[in-house]
Amino acid sequence: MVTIYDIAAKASVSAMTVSRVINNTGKISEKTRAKVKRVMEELNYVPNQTARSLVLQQTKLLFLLITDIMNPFYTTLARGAEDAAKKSGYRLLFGNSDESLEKESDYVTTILIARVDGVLVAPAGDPSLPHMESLRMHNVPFVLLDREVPGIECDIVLGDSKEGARMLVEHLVSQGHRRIAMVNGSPSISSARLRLQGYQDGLKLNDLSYNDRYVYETSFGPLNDLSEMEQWIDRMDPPPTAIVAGNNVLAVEVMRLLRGRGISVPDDMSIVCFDDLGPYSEIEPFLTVAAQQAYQFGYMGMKMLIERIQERETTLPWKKIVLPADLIIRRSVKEITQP
Amino acid sequence: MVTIYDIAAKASVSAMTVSRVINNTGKISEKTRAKVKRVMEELNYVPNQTARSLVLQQTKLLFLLITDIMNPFYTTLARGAEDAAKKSGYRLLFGNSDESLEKESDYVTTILIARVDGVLVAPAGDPSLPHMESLRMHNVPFVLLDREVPGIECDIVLGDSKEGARMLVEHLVSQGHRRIAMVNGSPSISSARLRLQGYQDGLKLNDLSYNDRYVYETSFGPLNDLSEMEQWIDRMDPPPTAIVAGNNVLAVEVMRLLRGRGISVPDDMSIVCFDDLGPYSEIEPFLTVAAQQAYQFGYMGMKMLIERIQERETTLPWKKIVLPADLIIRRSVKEITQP
DNA sequence: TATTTTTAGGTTATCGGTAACATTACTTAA
DNA sequence: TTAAGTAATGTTACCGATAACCTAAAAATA
Repeated sequence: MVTIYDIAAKASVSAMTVSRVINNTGKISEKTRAKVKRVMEELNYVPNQTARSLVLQQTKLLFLLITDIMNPFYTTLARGAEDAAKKSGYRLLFGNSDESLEKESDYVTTILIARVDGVLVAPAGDPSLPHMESLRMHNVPFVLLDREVPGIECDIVLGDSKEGARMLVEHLVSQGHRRIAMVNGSPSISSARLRLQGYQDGLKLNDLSYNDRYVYETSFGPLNDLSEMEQWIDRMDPPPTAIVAGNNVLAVEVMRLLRGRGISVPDDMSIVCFDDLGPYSEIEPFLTVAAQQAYQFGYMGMKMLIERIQERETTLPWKKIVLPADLIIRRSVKEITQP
Repeated sequence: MVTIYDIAAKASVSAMTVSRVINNTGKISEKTRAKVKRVMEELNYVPNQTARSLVLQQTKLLFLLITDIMNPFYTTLARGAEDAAKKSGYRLLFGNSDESLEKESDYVTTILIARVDGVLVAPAGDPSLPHMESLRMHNVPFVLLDREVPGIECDIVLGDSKEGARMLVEHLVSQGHRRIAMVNGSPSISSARLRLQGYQDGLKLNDLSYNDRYVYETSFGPLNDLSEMEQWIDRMDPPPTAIVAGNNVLAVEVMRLLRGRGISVPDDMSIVCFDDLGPYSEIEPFLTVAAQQAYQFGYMGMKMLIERIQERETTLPWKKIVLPADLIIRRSVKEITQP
């Protein structure tokens, strides 16, 4: 491996001079600089970031931990984060916790070992608290995405979940629906709780009563087993005419289940959900959604993180950004006239 | 930051003893081991991977470079790669070249700087050759995925593109189609070339003539501008009854275009393509596809890479794995009876 | 008991860079 | 002409870990 010393020897200068040329620091005569550069090219020199990180005590690596790599909300978010990171000269590592606390815990270890300069996390849920505390204890700056974790103070980018859910319900009501059910993520996730609240608010504002038999709480991730959801659907009597899904993945799961049972959407059941389906809503712009600004989640979160890292010394107040969701009306809701 | 020396001091042993405890090497009395471990826990010690990498000359980091992070083929592949990496105690970084040679070149630099132990690459195309040569020159083991790069010998995992395309054409023919067009990726990409050949083979086997006006070559990535494709569609006279798309993204783009022009699929036009749409084919299992074993691409590629790294000394012969594609028949092809 | 072997642990140098300080060679003003 | 200032470069120590070598004490063997 070519090192700074090989360059130094061949150019008949000291290693320090080479280092100065590489980093454009100190004073170097044009002649020396040219000579060193020529030798570096001749030998195809690439600086060893490992050695540099060791002495500089920074890796210029950031980490993005998401909960579902197949979910276009997160891949879009990842792109935003990546773009913002690159702009500031950081490189970005990804991790995928699959909504699992164990995997999340593994990644926190990885993060500490890799000595990354900062982390962007979509936490698995409230029980992620110890993981965040661990990052805090080890002095790793982090910014939360999409979900709050009660008990920890930090920078955070959130969507307006409550308002978005209310909007979805009100849209359904405007189309004549009165029996509206909800499939949601786990109540141990702050955004799921807020979406439930928004759903309840939407009902109340329209003088519809809330019935917890119409609510099914499961995981936001892909479901292996739909039988529980199936039982829930059967238990609702009278059946709802519409279902609000807490996110895009759940909407897809519900549709998969309904299709299996020969229930057609939107003719027999209307569906709306949080988050868009990325490029695949192009194929058939079907689902009516409360689209969150996924790219902005990543982009703004990353900018906050980098600012936090660069202002390590100063004690900035914690920042909180709340991004609104946009209602995109498509074809998954049927207008019904009162029976 | 807590270092091995802090532990050593507090446990009244040498740093080396601590290192031995951490790595389970050498001989250490149970008493000492327990004492050191206790101090490590007390101080929440996390080993500094940077320092370790410097001396061990390995980072235990691998890199996966894909060309489209929104494409479920690649996210599924990524998952396979991640699983295989984790099993062998490696961590995985991702990069996304967006089918762009410039971004790919950037990532190659990143890869060299980050001193990763090995790389899994889906190259942007034949012109990626210098990038691969650069990796080779710097002694970074790599495995290619999905696309060959003429001029470089290496381990590789490919799909059976020719056979898959032939299958798609034959399926269309079996449904009565005779005028079959193809939208494909750039001919500078090996898999695109093979898919074109497979398409031609499929036609020939059924005594259909090949007409290059029925073939449109563009990028495999998402298209910003559909106007060229639109002109192509208009130029075909008589118009085809079916289109074979070189991958899933192109299929989605074609459908987007057709929808915009009020042409309904499959009633007015049948569509088939390479690669499945991931979880989104659940929502409406619509597209008939030649599904590649995306997960296996990543999993097997990663296993080959790790073997290559671990057998660095031995000169293993280059390996080539070719994975077949499965025809999944859904609803995007209409059976037509001869007019 | 004396000698060899084994066990448990310590010392030192090193990985490839960079910060801080030191030195040399020119300029420039007095 | 000379002291002082500046520009250009070199020296040394260190970041945090580990490999290779070394040593003292205990255990095994003669």
